[in-house]
Amino acid sequence: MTRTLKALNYQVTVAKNFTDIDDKIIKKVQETGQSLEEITTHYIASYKSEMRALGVVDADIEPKATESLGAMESLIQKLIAKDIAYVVNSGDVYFDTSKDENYGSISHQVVDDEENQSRVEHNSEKRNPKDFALWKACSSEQDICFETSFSKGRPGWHVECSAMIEKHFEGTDEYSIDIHAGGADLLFPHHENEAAQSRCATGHELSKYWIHNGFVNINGEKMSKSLGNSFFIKDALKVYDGEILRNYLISIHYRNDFNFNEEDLLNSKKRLDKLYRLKKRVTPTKASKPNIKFQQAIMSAMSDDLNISKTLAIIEEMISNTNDKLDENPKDKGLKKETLANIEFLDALLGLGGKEPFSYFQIGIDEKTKNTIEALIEARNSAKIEKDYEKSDAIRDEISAMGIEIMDTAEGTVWERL
RNA sequence: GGAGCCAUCGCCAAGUUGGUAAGGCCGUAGAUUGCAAAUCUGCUAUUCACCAGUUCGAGUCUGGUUGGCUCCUCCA
Repeated sequence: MTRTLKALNYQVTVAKNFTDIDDKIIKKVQETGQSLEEITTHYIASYKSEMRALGVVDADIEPKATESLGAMESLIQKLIAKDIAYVVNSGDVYFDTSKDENYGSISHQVVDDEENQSRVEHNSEKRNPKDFALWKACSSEQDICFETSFSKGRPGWHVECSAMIEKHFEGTDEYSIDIHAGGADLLFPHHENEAAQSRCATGHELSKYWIHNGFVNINGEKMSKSLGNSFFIKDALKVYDGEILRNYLISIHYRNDFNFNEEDLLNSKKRLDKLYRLKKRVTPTKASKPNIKFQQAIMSAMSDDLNISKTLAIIEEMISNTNDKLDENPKDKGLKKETLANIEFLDALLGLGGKEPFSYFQIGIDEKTKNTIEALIEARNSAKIEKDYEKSDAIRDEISAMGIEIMDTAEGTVWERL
């Protein structure tokens, strides 16, 4: 989405916040004796490196909850002053959902009686069952907590996000930010609560648009530790190149659930392979300007709620048209330059096709093996010239046993890793 | 129990305000090739879970049925 908006000439400021104060982190601090910062620095760094491997554009702003406590305190104070938030005896601060007329407008969840709740939480200190904690007073001296005017404690989850947004974005009279993204599972209560807090504290809406992405399932099942089917991006990155994973992950509309499985991944890799084979055919050359119709067709598809399927269909069409023309006229320099420009356009827009095409097909093969392969190909070509096909086929078998596929093209024999 | 999402070819998956089913994988028939691979071309859903309705016309709208999924407690 960021790349598409930028390609449409919007000025985009991307923020990703880290809620680096939470129960799990605090628990880990107590267990390991490491400082909170030591723990979060490690996870934030690995998150960033994985996102980069997947070709996700870096955020312009990366606020942390620990650096935004002042903003949280002032947001909560504003709400207390308006009697929309209230402090209870323990020192906890709750948001009174009944004070916000628009509560529920984002998730369409009705704020009603306890009977609608599957499991009713019994907290007599709350005014309404749907009220949520803005601030939690610390229970013991060992807890990680921060001093505020209302109590010593730590922020609730929802307020962390709202405060960081208010701190970094001035916004307009109507909205703080334009687009708020997140997983569909966060719609309620998290986004609803974020919106309510900001609306009540600032008098304007938090975000103009909310977008929610679907879930990732593994082979048709929800990813979970108890099912034993969970894995991390870093595990996948050990097996597959980041661009191949990106190509797969990007291939399904963001709002749909994503069913991760190896068969589909390999299928989508074949599509990327085709793009790179075309790039091989037009390399080396200098890129000119991308084809306008191609460019416009893709931008129009992406502008339509990021219609990636349509975009991929347009790319397929471009690839086969170009291959067709190159079959007819292999030396069409103008076409080669335009095609390379088309691929560069795709690299900027989708983060695909940016690698040197020959190396793309040789990812994970060391120099020594490469030399062996080259030598075998040379031997096979000599045998072919002598029309000793028995020998040349034997060599090809030997090469394919190494997991390498070779293809004889007009420009000579090239090889790819299977 | 409450709120919401989804169901299109063997598999993945598009489908704008209702107008007569994209694309990929697989399969298959060819062109090309010493043979392959790569590349190209043709073929592959009278039909969109099911039933009923609205309409000149529905995958697209309405009602219902069946099946699958998510959220509704803490935590982020």
